[in-house]
Amino acid sequence: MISQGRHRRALRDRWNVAKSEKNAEDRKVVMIEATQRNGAATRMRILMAAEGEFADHGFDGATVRQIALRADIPVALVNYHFGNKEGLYRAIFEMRAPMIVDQRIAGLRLAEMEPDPERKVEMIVKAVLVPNLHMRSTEKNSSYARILAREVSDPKSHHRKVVAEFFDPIAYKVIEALQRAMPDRTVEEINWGYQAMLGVMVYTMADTGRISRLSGGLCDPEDEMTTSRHLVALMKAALLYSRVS
Amino acid sequence: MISQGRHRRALRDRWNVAKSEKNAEDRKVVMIEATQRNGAATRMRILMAAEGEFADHGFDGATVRQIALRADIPVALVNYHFGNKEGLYRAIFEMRAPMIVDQRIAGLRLAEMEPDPERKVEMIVKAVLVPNLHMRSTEKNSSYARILAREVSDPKSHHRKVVAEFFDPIAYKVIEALQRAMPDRTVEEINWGYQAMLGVMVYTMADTGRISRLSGGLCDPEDEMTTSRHLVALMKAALLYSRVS
DNA sequence: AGCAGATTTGAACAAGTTGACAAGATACCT
DNA sequence: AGGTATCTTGTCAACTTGTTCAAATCTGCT
Repeated sequence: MISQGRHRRALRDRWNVAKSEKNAEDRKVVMIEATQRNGAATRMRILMAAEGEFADHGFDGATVRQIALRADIPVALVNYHFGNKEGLYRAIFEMRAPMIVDQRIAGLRLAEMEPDPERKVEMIVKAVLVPNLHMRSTEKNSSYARILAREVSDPKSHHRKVVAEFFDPIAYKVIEALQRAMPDRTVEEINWGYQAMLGVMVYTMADTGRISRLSGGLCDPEDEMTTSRHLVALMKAALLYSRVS
Repeated sequence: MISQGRHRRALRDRWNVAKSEKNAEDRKVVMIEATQRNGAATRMRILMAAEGEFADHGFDGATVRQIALRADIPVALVNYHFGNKEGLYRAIFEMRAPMIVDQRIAGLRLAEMEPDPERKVEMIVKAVLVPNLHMRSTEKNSSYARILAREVSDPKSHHRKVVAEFFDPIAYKVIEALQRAMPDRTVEEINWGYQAMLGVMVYTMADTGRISRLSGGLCDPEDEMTTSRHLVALMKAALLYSRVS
């Protein structure tokens, strides 16, 4: 009871020291997955397992024990490497978010160079949708896509901060790009258009089989190419040809 | 251990008897919220509290104790009235789903009578979106909207089967209506269009403030009228004017 | 009034949860 | 080779979880 606070602080300190100790860390990264005993390697094993469990059961549904079991390591290692359950959760975003954000920024840069307005809008739509849909269909990252989908419908404070922290900046960039591409539209129209795009994307990424079931197997989110073509076409039309009555 | 099965059956039987005992039930409904001791009234109190808790924390995140606390009743009453946690969860859908489904069916009937193809599509879109968006903006039902959003991104819901049971039938009706309204489109196009519509709807319903934040307060899902106009316009354009490359 | 059944209550249970720790094992540097 | 910091391990205690129980209380009917 009395010592709980002290113990927690001690652990947190040890952990932070380990994190900031860049020298040792970097040295080990080069030999990742080499020896049996390697902090960076087990860290990654835990992250992968956690990603799967969080995707399948949500933050509250997933248990640290199940994650440890899946990673085939003792439970205590999770707490050693990530402090606590929430630290582990954030670590997943710190690992994955840059991947998506960088791809989107690259896509936006390409779109900026396109002179034709219609093509430009199409390229912006692609810049937003394609990176995520690709991730969805990739075996290893499909779990992260489902975690992301859960986030948007979760009002919990610590969860919300994660989304805001990692994805709000790129969101503003996309909205600005849309405004430049369609200067005749009101700011409301642009914003609702962006939200619609996000909604379609998240819904597709999070799908757990309903799309395929309802379409009699005709539509399959796993089929990245076909999914992208249909969704891009839909959202391009929505952005370009919608008129608010 | 040994008696667990028998006890559970006994409880379930008692519960079913209480449910089918329409005479007693009906008599009590008239005096709902009247006396301190009233099965139907406490049932409703628990349902309301549960709706809020499930919306805020998800199925796993919500605890029966917190629900009981919110409803200001002892914990055991939850299990008495609904059998178990999942029974309580399903009861929420049994209460809310018919409301939505009926409104959609009515909307589809109206659309079916419209001769102009473009207007027909618009009316189908409205039949799908408006009932849910209206529910979202109603104070009392806003929690249910978030529960619904969680459910579609939760693979465990597959196990709970509640979405399929309550909403697949009406989904098929909508898809068929779209097919009749746009006979030149492929089945894939129709299906992806429907999924996009659902995605936009669910995303907007589940929103926890991000839409307003990103738009600088300009777009507000609480404003049912404006939200509907924008989303309907977007999805109408998406369905009517999209061309897969 | 009195009975029977429905409802409520507080307490308890078993299973499973997180986070903690001390002791052991390993790798790296001087 | 020895010291030091990093990493691993098995085990533990404190706490929550969903669910159940037996007894108390109320309601409507005969």
